[in-house]
Amino acid sequence: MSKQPVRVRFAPSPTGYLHVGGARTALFDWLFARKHNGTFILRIEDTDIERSSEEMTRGILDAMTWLGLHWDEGPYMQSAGFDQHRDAVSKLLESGHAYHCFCPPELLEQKRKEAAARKTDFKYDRICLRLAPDEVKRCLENEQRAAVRFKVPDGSVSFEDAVVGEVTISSETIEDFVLLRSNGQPTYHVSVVVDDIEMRITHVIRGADHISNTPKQILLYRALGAPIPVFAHIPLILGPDKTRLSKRHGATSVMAYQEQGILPEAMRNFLALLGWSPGTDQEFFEDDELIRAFSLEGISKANAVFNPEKLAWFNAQYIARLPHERLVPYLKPEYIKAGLWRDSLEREDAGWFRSLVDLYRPRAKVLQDFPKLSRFFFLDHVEYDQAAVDKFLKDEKVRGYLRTLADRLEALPEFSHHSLEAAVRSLADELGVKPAALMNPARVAITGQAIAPGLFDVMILLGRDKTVKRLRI
RNA sequence: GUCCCGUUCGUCUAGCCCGGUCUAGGACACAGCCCUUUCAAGGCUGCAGCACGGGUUCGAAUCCCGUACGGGACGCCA
Repeated sequence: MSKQPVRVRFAPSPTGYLHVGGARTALFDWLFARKHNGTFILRIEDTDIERSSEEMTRGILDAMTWLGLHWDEGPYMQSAGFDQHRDAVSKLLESGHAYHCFCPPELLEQKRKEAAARKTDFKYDRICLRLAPDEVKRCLENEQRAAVRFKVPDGSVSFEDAVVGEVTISSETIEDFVLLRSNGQPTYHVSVVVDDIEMRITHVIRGADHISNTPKQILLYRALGAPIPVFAHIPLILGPDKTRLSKRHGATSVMAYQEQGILPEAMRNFLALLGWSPGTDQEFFEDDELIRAFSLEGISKANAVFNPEKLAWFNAQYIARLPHERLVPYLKPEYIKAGLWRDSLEREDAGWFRSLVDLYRPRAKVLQDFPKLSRFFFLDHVEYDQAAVDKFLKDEKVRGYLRTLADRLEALPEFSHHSLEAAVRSLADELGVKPAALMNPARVAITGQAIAPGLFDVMILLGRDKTVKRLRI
């Protein structure tokens, strides 16, 4: 099977948004496909019609697109294959791998409850397997509602999981699971297996929560006479309380992170390292590096706790080092939202904007920080932080210093970092104060805040006129 | 209750397959110091871990067994 071209699929069910766990599975699928020049297929498992919605499907597609996980085929809708799934069940019925079951679901439900009360487990008791053929026929003719169950053969099922290693499960513990509901709808197991066969999936890479489904599915592959793919079950992502990540743990939707100002690059890099390791100390990966380094062997067997702080760190790092051309498309919408955008920023003021962005790169944690922190550059009126004013601008003497400084700056032959620094320092010297005693108030006067990037950088970017004007308060 | 899987710093992990090179390496977070005009960024240092118990071996984080703990699955959900 390794000779076959690699085909992997990501198969989310549209009963919720794409959460970080699903996103990581998708990422691993995608990486594996790319690594082996294979095909990455997106298949929406919408067979649970009641709980599935088109809106969720849309959301999943959007999240995948945002993450940059482009699929080569699909999205296929699993529901489109109902007929095929049903055909497969018929074949299994004919070949004796499956049988009709007339047990009312309520009865089974009750038996399960009783078993639970007795602290034992209930496995379908095969009552209908013992039905004589003509009895079955009569029931069917009477239009009795019938489900179809798989006849689990004796023995045990084992498979070599690419992550976990050999897994063996005794047939004793597998019940005769339902293939076709009494309403004629195929169940999940049939649908996945038939679709995976149909789509010639070579590697099934999915969450570890599917590990106990795998023996059932392998049984189906065998009964249908189809080649069995390689299985790779990746460990789950847990919340801080070490239970499976869910809504309870706060933001788990991938798109929620987009809204928070996280870069897809950072998310991808972070997710890649959650449960997978290149075996080296490398932390930052461009896509092509990641594809090259990725392998199933590097996937860890143990569950991983989702650590938002590390994601935040990756984000800050990516903001700091992403090339300007790649960063601006993320920044523009944020400036628009903040009402600070003007088209000249990507035309005549592009150079200015670039310098401004560079000023905030090491300071921004999320994209929104850029407009938030650089706001004073864009407004005509300074929005003063009261605490900062109280601390640095209350003293009339200090305000006098700033006015003097304004005069000096106005008269400067050139408005450069060097000349500004010299001017400030010499004035401080003349006044017999520390440079900081001049700079801190100046910062508040110019930016309105006690916290800002380097004062001279700010002055230059703001321009001489505005700087001088703001110093005269 | 049954079955399956897992267990290295608080967290993500390297090392485990091919026992000695591990006084267990890196990263996040945290603390301190340096740089410094504020804030960040950056640099340096520190804190902190092989779940436990047996075995095998000259030697075990690494191999074997058991225990504990954690997770997952047991549906006419996917």
